[in-house]
Amino acid sequence: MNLRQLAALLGLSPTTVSRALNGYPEVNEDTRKRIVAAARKHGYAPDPKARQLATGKTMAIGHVLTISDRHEMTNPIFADFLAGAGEVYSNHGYDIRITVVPDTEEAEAYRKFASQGYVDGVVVHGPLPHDPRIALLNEIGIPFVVHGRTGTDDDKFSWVDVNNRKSFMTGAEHLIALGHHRIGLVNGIESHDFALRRHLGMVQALEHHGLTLDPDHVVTGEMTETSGYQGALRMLEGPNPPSAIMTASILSAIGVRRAAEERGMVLGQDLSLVTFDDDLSYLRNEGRTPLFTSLKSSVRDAGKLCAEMLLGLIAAPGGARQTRLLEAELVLGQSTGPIPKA
Amino acid sequence: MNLRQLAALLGLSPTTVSRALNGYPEVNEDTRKRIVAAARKHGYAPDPKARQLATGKTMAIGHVLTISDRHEMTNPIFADFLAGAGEVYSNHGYDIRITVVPDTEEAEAYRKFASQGYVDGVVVHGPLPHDPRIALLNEIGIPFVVHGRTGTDDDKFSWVDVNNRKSFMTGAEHLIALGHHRIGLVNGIESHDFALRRHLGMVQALEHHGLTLDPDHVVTGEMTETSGYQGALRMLEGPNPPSAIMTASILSAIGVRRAAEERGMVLGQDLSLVTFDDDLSYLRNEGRTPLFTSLKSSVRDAGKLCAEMLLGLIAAPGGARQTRLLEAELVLGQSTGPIPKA
DNA sequence: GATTGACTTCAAACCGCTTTGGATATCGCA
DNA sequence: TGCGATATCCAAAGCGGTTTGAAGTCAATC
Repeated sequence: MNLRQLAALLGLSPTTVSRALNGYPEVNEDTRKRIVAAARKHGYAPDPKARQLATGKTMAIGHVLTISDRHEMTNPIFADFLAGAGEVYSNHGYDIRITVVPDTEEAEAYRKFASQGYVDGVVVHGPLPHDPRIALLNEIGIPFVVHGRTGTDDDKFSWVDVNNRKSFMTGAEHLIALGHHRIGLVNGIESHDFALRRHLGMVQALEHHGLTLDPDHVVTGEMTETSGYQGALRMLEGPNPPSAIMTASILSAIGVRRAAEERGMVLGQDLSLVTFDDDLSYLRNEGRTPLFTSLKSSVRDAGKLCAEMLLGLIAAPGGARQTRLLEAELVLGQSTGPIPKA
Repeated sequence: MNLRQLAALLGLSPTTVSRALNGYPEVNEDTRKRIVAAARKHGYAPDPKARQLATGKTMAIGHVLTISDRHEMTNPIFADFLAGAGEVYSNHGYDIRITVVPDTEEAEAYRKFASQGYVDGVVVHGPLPHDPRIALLNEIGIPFVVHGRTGTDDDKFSWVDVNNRKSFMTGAEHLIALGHHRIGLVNGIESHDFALRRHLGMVQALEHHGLTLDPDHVVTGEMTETSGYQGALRMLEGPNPPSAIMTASILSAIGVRRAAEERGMVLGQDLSLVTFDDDLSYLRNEGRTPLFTSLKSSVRDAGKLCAEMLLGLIAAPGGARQTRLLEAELVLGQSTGPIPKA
């Protein structure tokens, strides 16, 4: 059943029926009721394809999911971010449109996706320093929000980010206050802005107390259990092992825990650990005293904020750039304690 | 730049230009080259919104992501599944359209999504026994593939599933061969078909050897580290603790591992563990001798197979129902060993 | 009684592409 | 030379909505 048929059935013009259903004022209330009733009765709903063409809006937000043939890693926070963002989209009648591409073709995917009218707005994930996607999207002129920052062009786009630098500073301060002087870092891949900032925050906290970050105590890589395990093992087996470690994700933290226990060390006693916690739904660090002391900031909430910001930009084209810096919360868990007596 | 403008520019009709670009035969090769060159030069690409209306196809596959206000859990395999499916979609020019809804409104979301022409096909995740979505989608008549089975209507739809029953049978057989008689189960939520089948497979293997599954040695719940930890703790602290445990996910296995180590037990020596492994990209159980003995079946591959099947159904409407049962591979790791001498 | 203006409704254009059903020109062959 | 077949191209009709501009009705105003 299409609009024309419904209109004919009611003895009205398509114009009036369309207006009635879309809530325009120039239609008699009795007529509107009659139309709405008939639409419900016959299960009429406007065809989104036709509506999209007529209005020019797709009612979809674009996300690009990259896959890499090198490490076959999909972004572990993707699903939680989508759940948060999607909830907001839904409440405003929007859906998510995702295109999956090899990371080598990402720019092309954005170009096609954004410039050809597949979506009304775009979210950029995992920004790099000097990220070419920013300039591309600005040139295309489509509304977009970046989850994270680039460190270089942060004044040229709207973004939502967690204060990575400060959170790792806070974590390091906490460890220093417990007496730790040698602290290791199991970081993410440092071509990503967030990893650089975390590294920086840690260095700043140490320097503030006249301490340094031993290059041998820094490991970077994908944030997996394995990398946490191997990184911790390398540090702990080294000549001058750290008494505390900071990790960039719960998974890395779990790996560090395994390395520690394999060596007979108990977290919070023989080795302290502070981790960043994205509060992923399938990886909750919860309980009265959580397993890990962490800096927590919900990715799902970040998704919600990104979505709200983006919908705002779409609703008010030409509006001002927006930014939002979230602070992670220090949550004390079982994995930190005073430095063990030598 | 739209089709009409490009046609005018070339002194041709829109018909000819459209046909040339879409590869139809009734256009002179020289003309086609001229058109293609002009299109490239002016950066012309057909508007997907218009094309969708004209062809009736959206070139998008629908996935519904549910969020639950009760446990706030998003499906942990969702991202990996999407990465696999999306890769196949991309190769055929399709995208993914996702709608996020509370699990209480899932049926309505499918109805709107599928019947109103938002997508050309749908994938159903996490089927339940007597899943109402099946009948709904069959009634609507949209092509769809289920990732998993319902256990009741499996002859009424196309599906891709892993042989959950057999994989847990294999795992239990492996443990029994090592001498284990008391084996525990940390399962997923048993309102899901896959969890029921896993439970069943384990019971069948035990019965085949005259053994039984102690109800006190069965724990069900969401497949998280915490639930694995708590489940294992409960069993190990019980009156008649198992010498081996099977878990439904790597995360649960990690939890079991923690419980064991807290009690001074070493996996593979004091306690054996076999887990199901979805081979999630951020949770790899790898290495020469992986941490856990597992039954491995890649969710990403399942996504690819689902996508191929669905695109096949879309390409050949009215074609036969298709099914695909995958076998999980037993991978020996460090977490299993002969039953310890009493 | 004519004019004004608010209230309703509608015909038709439009969004930009695909596709049907010719039309025209060319060609092979009897 | 004539005629059907072939190759090439086009006008126009969709696809199913939204939106513009106009028109008709009716009560209030002068």
